[in-house]
Amino acid sequence: MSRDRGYHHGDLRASLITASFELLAEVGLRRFSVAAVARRLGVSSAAPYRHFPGRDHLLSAVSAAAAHDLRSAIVAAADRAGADPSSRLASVAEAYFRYVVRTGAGFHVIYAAELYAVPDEARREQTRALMATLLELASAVGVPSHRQAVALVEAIVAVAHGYTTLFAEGFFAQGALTVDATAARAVAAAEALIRAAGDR
Amino acid sequence: MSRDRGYHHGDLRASLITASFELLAEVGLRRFSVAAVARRLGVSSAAPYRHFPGRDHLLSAVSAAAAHDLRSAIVAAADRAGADPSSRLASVAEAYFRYVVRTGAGFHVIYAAELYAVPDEARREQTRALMATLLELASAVGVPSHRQAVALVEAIVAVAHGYTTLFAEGFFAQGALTVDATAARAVAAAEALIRAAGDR
DNA sequence: TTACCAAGTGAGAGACCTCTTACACAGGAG
DNA sequence: CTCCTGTGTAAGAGGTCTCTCACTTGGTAA
Repeated sequence: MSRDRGYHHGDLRASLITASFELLAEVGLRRFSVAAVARRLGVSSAAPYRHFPGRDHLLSAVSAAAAHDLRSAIVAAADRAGADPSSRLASVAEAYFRYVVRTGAGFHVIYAAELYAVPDEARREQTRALMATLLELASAVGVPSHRQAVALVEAIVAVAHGYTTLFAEGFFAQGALTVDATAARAVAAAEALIRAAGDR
Repeated sequence: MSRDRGYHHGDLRASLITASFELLAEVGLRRFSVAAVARRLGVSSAAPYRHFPGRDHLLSAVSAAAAHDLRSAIVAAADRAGADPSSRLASVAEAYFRYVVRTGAGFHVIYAAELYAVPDEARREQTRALMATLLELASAVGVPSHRQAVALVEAIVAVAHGYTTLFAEGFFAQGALTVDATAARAVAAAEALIRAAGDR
């Protein structure tokens, strides 16, 4: 991390992951490349391959880090939301939206289909923990069965992800909606889904 | 379209668009390339450039076609859904989901941010018509204001798109949910959002 | 001090892409 | 019949990417 680094970087592995987040936020998954990350860090394009066997393995590590950070953001948001289980669960939508707008690393990165081929225990563990946290928040609102808690999580994640994508792609009349306004919409939609799961 | 085509293809422009749909459905936007579309049609990689100035213009034409087809699918689904305005609007979620699963061309293609740089009146017209149709369906459920109809459309599109992405990326426990089951979930979520917009 | 090893480097192979250029062909208008 | 125009081709320039290979560097341990 030192500006006057010598021949050795010091902690390239971690730097690759954080630089990958920056790149994702700026250009999206579509234009993400290992070479660009290396350029950004001022190392040779071969350097990343000392730490990751290939592009997908780097992305898998990013996925694991994103799952971890997102989980933290969700836990923090839930705690800010107070004690009411519905508010806590609804806050997931806002946390997700803000996290992805900031980092570009949403469920399309965390659960990217192409990463399923990469064996990565760390990633699996982080996604498992993330899902467990979501399920916990959903169960707390008092749905009768585990299956319904899962379905509720999926619904909330879907709506949060949907608002996030539409925001990013400029669907909302070319930026007529601010980040805050869109976050509020996402939360309102999540609340509606939670209420619907309750009345049944 | 004739198998034994001679030197000239016949209707390459239209074929490029339909072949692009196939490619999108198979490999996704990330791996879409003009060269691959040309290969698929058995023409040289230069041929598409007789009809489109560049990759983005071809994608813009695909976007226009997708907006048109999606609108047709939505209208058809609404008519199948009967006369109840809420059912008609909710059917949008199912139509969207099924259309994108089938074609790979969803709002992330139709409203892709990178296409905003391409001047394409046909595309603008198709997206306008699509949005108008959606707004009509939303207005019919009796929301008090235009603004709220817009917000309701956005919410339904968001949830439909969210379910679609999660389904495509394998978020639902590696395919534990079928297409039909997921479509049903999307419709149920849309119904919840419509009900929430009504109680207010 | 030496010798080792993890983690860099530069060069480049091989693949693929977008897009350009010069040329070839076919069908229709004159 | 001839020429024009539209639409195809072959070839390739110029770019980027992933990943490999032989080599270098500098900190650590014997």
